[in-house]
Amino acid sequence: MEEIDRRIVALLAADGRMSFTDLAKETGLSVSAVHQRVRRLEKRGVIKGYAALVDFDEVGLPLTAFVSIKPIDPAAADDAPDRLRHLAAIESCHSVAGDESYILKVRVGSPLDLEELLNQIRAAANVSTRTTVVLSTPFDYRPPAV
Amino acid sequence: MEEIDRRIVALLAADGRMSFTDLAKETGLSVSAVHQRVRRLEKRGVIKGYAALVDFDEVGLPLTAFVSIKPIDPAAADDAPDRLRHLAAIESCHSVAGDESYILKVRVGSPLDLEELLNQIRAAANVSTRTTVVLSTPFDYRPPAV
DNA sequence: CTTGAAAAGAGCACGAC
DNA sequence: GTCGTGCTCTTTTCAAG
Repeated sequence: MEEIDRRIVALLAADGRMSFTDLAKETGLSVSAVHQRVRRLEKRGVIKGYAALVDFDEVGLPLTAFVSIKPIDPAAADDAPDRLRHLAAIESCHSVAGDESYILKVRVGSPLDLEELLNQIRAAANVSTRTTVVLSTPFDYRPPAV
Repeated sequence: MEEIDRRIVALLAADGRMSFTDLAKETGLSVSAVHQRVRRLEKRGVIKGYAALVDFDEVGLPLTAFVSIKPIDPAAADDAPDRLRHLAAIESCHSVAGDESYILKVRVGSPLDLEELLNQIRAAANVSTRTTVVLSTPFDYRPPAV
């Protein structure tokens, strides 16, 4: 991918609502040239979508945790992501190298909600869990330096 | 926060570029009412910003890892986040309960870049690191179910 | 990639509730 | 205080070169 596309991606990663007019100014291209490039980046999947960044404390989800999971039965088929996708409290699911098989990032409203979620995770995917509670997050969702 | 604001936040979390017109249709409000609510949500910090979601494989950052850090000198002042913020490869920094003090999520181009980054982290914050490499991510950045 | 025009949306003032 | 109307200006989209 070339220089101008990288610039566009970086700008939109930092401000997902930047207008095409501003993108054009920043890149020195015409508005419609920028427009075409953005559409192409979206179509190619370089830009997968746009999101508002939400303050989770303000929307009733003040408790974040990382949940590492390990299958109870190592011989069973590993379809944990499909079994967990319906749980909306799980923000992300990463397959990882190491002792455990996946790391999940979850958002809940209270310790009680976390307890219930962990039970749901264990039941849905037949896994054991190890949970690391987030106390505070100095920074998060920083845009990539493309 | 009340029902309609929650809807607006959820809609924008799922599609950060949704127009005010569409938000108005979805919420049953007028365009200007939606407009005012969004501006208020932004001002109050409920909506912290907007971002394009980028495919990191496509922009030369195919390697993701979680790096847990622990101070070498437990008596030293804990200003790790401030010492690490300048490293653009660190996407997020969470203070956590448990054996280690912070969990970082990092994005780099190659194993060699990861090695260099870990050295920079250790040097900048005087910490030991434990790294868990991400092999694949079944899902990520899912919008909160506000 | 650019230009230029049409369509759609954003921003703002004002009045109604 | 919140919400809706109507106006203007900006942004987005599309077609042609």
